[in-house]
Amino acid sequence: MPELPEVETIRRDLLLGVLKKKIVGIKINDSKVVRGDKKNWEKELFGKQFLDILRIGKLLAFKLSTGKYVLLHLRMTGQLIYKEENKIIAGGHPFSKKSKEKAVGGELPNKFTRLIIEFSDNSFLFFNNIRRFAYAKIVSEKDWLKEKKRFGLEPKTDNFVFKDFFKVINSRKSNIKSVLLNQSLIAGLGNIYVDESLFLSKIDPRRLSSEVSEKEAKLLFKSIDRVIGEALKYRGTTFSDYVDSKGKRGDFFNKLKVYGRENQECLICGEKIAKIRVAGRGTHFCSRCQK
DNA sequence: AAGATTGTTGCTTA
DNA sequence: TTAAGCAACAATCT
Repeated sequence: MPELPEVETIRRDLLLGVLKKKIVGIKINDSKVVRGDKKNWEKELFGKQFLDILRIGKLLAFKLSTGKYVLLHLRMTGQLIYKEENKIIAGGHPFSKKSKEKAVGGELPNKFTRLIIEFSDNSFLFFNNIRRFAYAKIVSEKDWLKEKKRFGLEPKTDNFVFKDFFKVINSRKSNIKSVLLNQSLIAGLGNIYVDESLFLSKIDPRRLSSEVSEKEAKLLFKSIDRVIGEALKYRGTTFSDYVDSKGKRGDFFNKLKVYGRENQECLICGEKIAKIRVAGRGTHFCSRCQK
């Protein structure tokens, strides 16, 4: 699942590829995922350039030379893949209709490709997604700024300070996992990094947030910073469908300490890692280490 | 073949 | 008003 480190990895890579290149083609295959009408996408993008790529939480914002923004969210199964050149698209139908195709690896476009942006140097940006929860839409600068405001404290930015973090943790009367997943409180964490952060800080995911002590919260704060930092270093985690802008998997998968390790031994104490449901999500933790 | 999977929204309830 | 909790969404895999 693309969370902060995965989306940021994609952002950094795309900055090196697509910036200031003239857009010479737009192809749309799914109006649910690529919102708004096709004519408008043509009008807003054709002949224009991306001047910057920004991110808040898991949301990407491509700044157009016109001042408008393309907002793009990958949700669970979205992919953004950039290809320097692509033979297939040059002729024939751009969208594949093959029934059996892998979501990771293989030629592009595939049957999960919903949007293709072509640049003047014969490079292409493919927006793929399997379960069609992802979206892309064009908004004004004002609407982008409005969207930004809905996000809470973000790890690895100046606003991620302990005082504010503890205020959030201390004021909420639901389990700590729900609080960490809530994008309007803490931005960018998803199921994987919440489980990992709680494991590192030895906190049971079911604990009431407001009853987490200041000392525990301090450790949690540090753990989030550490996990996100490491995951960025390893270019994210691939559990099922995530790939970076080059179609490559994330290496943090091999560094996971609890997520996806149910029934395996805890790396600290040897206890069997449990998998339960918390906040409606599959939750991995060590019942001996995490109290 | 029914059930699990997950990020976010939007509904219901308190 | 605000917050908490949960169903719904879509497609695939087990």
